[in-house]
Amino acid sequence: MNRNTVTRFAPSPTGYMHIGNLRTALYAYLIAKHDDGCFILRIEDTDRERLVTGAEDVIKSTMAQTRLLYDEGPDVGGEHGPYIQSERKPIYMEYAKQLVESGHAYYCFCTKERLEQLHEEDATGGYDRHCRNLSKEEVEKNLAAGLPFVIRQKMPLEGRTTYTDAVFGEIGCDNRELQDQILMKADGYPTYNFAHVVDDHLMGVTHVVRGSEYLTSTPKYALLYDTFGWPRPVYVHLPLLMGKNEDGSVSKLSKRHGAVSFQDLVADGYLPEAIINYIALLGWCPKGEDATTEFFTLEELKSVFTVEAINKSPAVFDFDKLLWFNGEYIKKLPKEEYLALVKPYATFELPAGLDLEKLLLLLQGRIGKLSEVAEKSAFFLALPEYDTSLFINKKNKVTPELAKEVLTLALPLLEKAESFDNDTLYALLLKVAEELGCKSGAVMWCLRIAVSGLAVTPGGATEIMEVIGKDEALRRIALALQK
RNA sequence: GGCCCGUUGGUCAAGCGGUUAAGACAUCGCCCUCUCACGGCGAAAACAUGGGUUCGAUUCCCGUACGGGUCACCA
Repeated sequence: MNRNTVTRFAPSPTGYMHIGNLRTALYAYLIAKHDDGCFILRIEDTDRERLVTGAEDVIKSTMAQTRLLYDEGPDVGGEHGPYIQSERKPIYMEYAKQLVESGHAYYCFCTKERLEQLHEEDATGGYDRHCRNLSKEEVEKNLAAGLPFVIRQKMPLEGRTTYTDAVFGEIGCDNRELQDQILMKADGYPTYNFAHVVDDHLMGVTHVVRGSEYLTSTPKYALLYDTFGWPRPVYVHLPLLMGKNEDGSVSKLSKRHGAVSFQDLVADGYLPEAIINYIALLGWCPKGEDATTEFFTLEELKSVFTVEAINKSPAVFDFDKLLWFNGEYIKKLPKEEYLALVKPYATFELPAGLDLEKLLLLLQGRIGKLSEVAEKSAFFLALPEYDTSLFINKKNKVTPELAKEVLTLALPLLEKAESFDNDTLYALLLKVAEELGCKSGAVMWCLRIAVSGLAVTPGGATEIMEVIGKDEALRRIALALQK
């Protein structure tokens, strides 16, 4: 590990990990680790009114589950701590005062009421810089009187500020568009605008990786670096993640698009590895020959990921594709691991004679997410109501009449079956087909309908019978004969 | 509204002046199969638009349209 490339993930503790945030964390991690650099976790909790208890744990556990391991952070320490902004409180005021002294910032005593009134008069005007030129005496007097204050950045009134973003290229804005933004709030805490700049510098962050919603406010931050005389970091702004609305339009991915937090997804039976793999591809694509490759482990991503290959345009989050990815990951899981993961989702009541593990294994190649085992196994637990018309299958030339014949013949044979495993049953039923002179598919079709009551099932007739066991299988076939 | 950004099939996307414009998901068809799934084969489906620049534009420049972001004592 070196400090030539240092990135950080700096979430505010909101109580859940939005999938867009997770992708930002992933990219920041990959950019650092591609160069064997340093990845930092920093908690930005300067908004004291929005504190959510336990939120920090959600962040930490998400990082642990996704293996986005940080080299420095609240619980692992590091030379640049503390890594929680509220614990760094004194630092910010110190730097803010330094800016006041150098003439790049000023005390502002305007009340919120005044600001609101200003906004009412002209909604697009912003702050009128009322306190920008208060005399030193006036400031001293107000301070001595204990008036509440904020500290604002003194923006240049003319000219233009530009910076080069690693993804979007040169971004600039006219200085007169810039507000004298608040650096220190009245409660003594810094704003994001100020705190992140101070921290990134102090922590040696070389690449600032964040969503593109910050694209247009970055000139203000660049200016802050300049006035402190600090070298500006490399800015890497990421394209937004969008969600598809019901009417077909798209907008920034949010809760109304469904389960969009990492925890929601995991609870629904998505594997962290699959989620990471999928979101890595949202806004980034490997270059050259790797462009057609879609499966990547975290380790592989570390080596192939480059900033140059990050896209500019927003990406729509596609639940269908995530589901497909997840299904592929589930399929590749070793049996034991799969069973351990899926068992918590098999919350249903288990009838006697039913082998849960066999059932779950049968489902392994046929589910997109773990939670699907419940719905897909319902018919194993209880035979659904069905109509004899289900027996009709034109491809195998099956009619309800033929079904009756097949079942009548099969029942006694099955009763005498010595073991009830897939191979034995299959061989047994082939005899029935032979005797009746029909295709094996026809026989299997009849049996499968009889034991499942469904046209589409995970597994064939004999596989199902093995799972539900001899007694239940015979019972269901006898039931079918009564129809 | 001002400023900023984006625009290749329904979605993710490759492409980086000359291509039959890849691939994946989803959709549809066929094959395999004890149904479904898996797997295999195949189909349909795209360069927003108008001007330039150029021998030649999906690719470069400008305008337009559409979409998005941002203008907080939130991050």
